[in-house]
Amino acid sequence: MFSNSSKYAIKAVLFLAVNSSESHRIMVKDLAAPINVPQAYLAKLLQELSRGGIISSKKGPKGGFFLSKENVQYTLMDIVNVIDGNDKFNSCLLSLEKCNADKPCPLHDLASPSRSKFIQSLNQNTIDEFSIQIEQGKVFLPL
Amino acid sequence: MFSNSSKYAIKAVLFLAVNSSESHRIMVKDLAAPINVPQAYLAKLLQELSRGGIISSKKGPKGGFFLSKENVQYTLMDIVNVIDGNDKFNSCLLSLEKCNADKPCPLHDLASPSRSKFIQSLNQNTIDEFSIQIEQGKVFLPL
DNA sequence: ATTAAAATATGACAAAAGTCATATTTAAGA
DNA sequence: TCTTAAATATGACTTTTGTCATATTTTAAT
Repeated sequence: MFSNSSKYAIKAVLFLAVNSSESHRIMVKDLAAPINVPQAYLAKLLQELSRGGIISSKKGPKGGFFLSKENVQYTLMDIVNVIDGNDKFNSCLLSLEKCNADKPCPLHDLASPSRSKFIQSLNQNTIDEFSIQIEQGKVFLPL
Repeated sequence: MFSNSSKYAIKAVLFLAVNSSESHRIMVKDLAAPINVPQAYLAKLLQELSRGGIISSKKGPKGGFFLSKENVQYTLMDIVNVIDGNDKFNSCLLSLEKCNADKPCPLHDLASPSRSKFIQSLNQNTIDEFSIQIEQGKVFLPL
């Protein structure tokens, strides 16, 4: 479903959403442990996310990663797009070009609408909304 | 979602379901073209499926691949399990061990129930049922 | 029996995904 | 201004996935 890299990236962003702020930045080494991701690999992913504008960073002493007010408006789909490239979810399950609602492939109706609803969720829910859910104790972070 | 190999395998099995029979076997080269899969690679996949009991084969002249009455009772999940190994779909979206309905990860409710319904479909619908849908013109095969 | 047509087995190779290490750049604080 | 702490850039390396080729085995038909 998600690549390992995307899973790691999502976990990192959610952790930052809850635990970091403009004034309280988090270093790679303090992020890698709690979300259970190899530090060196995570560093690379964070740099991609940073370049992609999904997260913010500050170099040097007292530096680290954090989410700005803008960052927190991105969605899970934005994260996946930066890490894995676009169109991981927008195509036919069998990658058939001619598959559509009029001439569906055998898996089309099996997948849709449950699938399209899922994809919609990836596109709609912001990071901010997730962190609210976490703070309200509705979902849990041990990552 | 599915690996390329699984997509290829699913396409091949569906094609065989509609176009082959015990008495009308289909050779790799006549299967590869219509489903648009590299022949040499498909050959390997068909051998795995055959070893896994998902499809049937006969060597030698007039040989080829086909689906028996038993083969046609398998599901898409069976195909994926043979090709990609088990447990591609049974774990948490973020691969968290402690994620469950009581203590869901942030993506848990987002995914479920749409996701679990999808997985259920993979497990329940038999190849036979798909080929009936195809013959009834409800879904289409240009693969 | 011999031949030819098919799947099967095996393995080489390429491309992509995942992992790790190190040198460079930036910026805070003494 | 110097030192030190952080991200950033780069690239080597490994593993997995995808691809292709070839030799072997089986079996139908002559």
